[in-house]
Amino acid sequence: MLTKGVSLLFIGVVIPSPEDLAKLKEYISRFVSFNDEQLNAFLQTMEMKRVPKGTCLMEAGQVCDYVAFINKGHFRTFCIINQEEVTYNFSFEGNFYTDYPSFLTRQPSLEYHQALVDSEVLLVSYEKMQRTYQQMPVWEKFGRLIAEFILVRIAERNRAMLFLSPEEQYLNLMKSRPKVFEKIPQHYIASYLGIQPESLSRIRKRLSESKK
Amino acid sequence: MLTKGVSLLFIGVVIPSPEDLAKLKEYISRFVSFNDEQLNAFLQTMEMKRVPKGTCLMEAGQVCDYVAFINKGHFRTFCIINQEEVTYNFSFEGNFYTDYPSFLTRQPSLEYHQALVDSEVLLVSYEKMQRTYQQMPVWEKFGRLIAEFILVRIAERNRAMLFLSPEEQYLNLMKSRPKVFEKIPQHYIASYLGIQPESLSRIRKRLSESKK
DNA sequence: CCGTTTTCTTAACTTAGATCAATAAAAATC
DNA sequence: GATTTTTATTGATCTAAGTTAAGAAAACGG
Repeated sequence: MLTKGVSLLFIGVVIPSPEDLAKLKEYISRFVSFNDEQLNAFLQTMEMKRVPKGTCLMEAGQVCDYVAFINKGHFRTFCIINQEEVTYNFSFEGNFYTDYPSFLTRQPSLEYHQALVDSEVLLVSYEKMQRTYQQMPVWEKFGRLIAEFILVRIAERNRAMLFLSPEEQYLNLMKSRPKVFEKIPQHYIASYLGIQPESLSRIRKRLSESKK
Repeated sequence: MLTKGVSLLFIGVVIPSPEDLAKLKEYISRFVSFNDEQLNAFLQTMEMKRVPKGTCLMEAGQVCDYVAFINKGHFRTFCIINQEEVTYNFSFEGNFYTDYPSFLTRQPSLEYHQALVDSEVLLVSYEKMQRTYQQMPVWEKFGRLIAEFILVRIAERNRAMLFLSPEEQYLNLMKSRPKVFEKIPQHYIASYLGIQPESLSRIRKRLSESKK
């Protein structure tokens, strides 16, 4: 067995060690119960990859061919609309992420997945994921539960965008995802809220004045 | 076996006949292959219900306990925000719908599901759905595929709201869901786009003038 | 530690949509 | 088919966010 950190190729893919898989194991166990055999069948499909700060794990135009589990670091998902970057989401350590629409439909992605700090991810390819679904019912169930879990989160975002003003969304975000404010530059947050950095600045000013 | 249209109770629940299940069968077959035994195990869990125009299949405050397949008619999903109805979605004949967040998390729903014309739905309860998942792997897979399918649609809506102006969203909607414009009053569409009816009226005027 | 780059704030002005009010058009009801 | 109700349009005014531009603050890199 290879030891942690040994690079298979020059592109940063390594075989994960048991410690590398601990967080993922914990995450999965929140959704399904599994035995060692089942777990290993899934985990052995995974590759580990380092993603240096500022680089993209994926770029628009390609079909998103993996689901990533973030072992370390955090990411920003953005699209380019009229030559402007629009930040679509943030993803933190200990969570799965992918461009689900592209991954599922096999259509080219519109997204860029950019590491905001030096990061490390565990990757499963589409093909391996499908095979895993077929081989063991427990992973099929896991697939359903994950899809449902993410669906609920996206639906909540959806509602927030339709029902709340940018100011309300900002307050909402502070409550529901305080991590975002610890680690993410403010102009990305503005973009995530669908407004310009100047507007977020004004909203913050308005709020701090009304608090007095 | 009961014949079509026989009411079990006075609340409009009837046992569906084979013809009633034809559309649903066709819908399911787009996602998974199944044999008669598997199909019947699922279909026998379903109840049919008439929903008169203007009435709600569900109201906010209760946990959404069913998935509905619309056999006839169409629905509007709305929430009440600051004493105002905000239309969140439309659902048409031949599709599934539910308040997925409430159905999955077992938390009270925020939504109203209102029939816009006299309608007819096939219902599966949460409990029966979970049992069906456990009993036959094919339905577990179906559950995953449906969740993924809906997830992709919600994600697309999400992007539209973040990336497009109301005007662009309006044009988008005309292309992607022309049915909406055949059957839905304009002020509901405005609400769905996150704007006031007056604003949609102005957008339409602007567009018709720029076409000349 | 200093200079550069990135990020954030503020100001002046523009614009799209909100709000309020009135009316017109269409649909439903009797 | 006349009346009521619902739905759609238009105008005047207001407001929050966009845009452009400039400067301050913070983070970064050598």
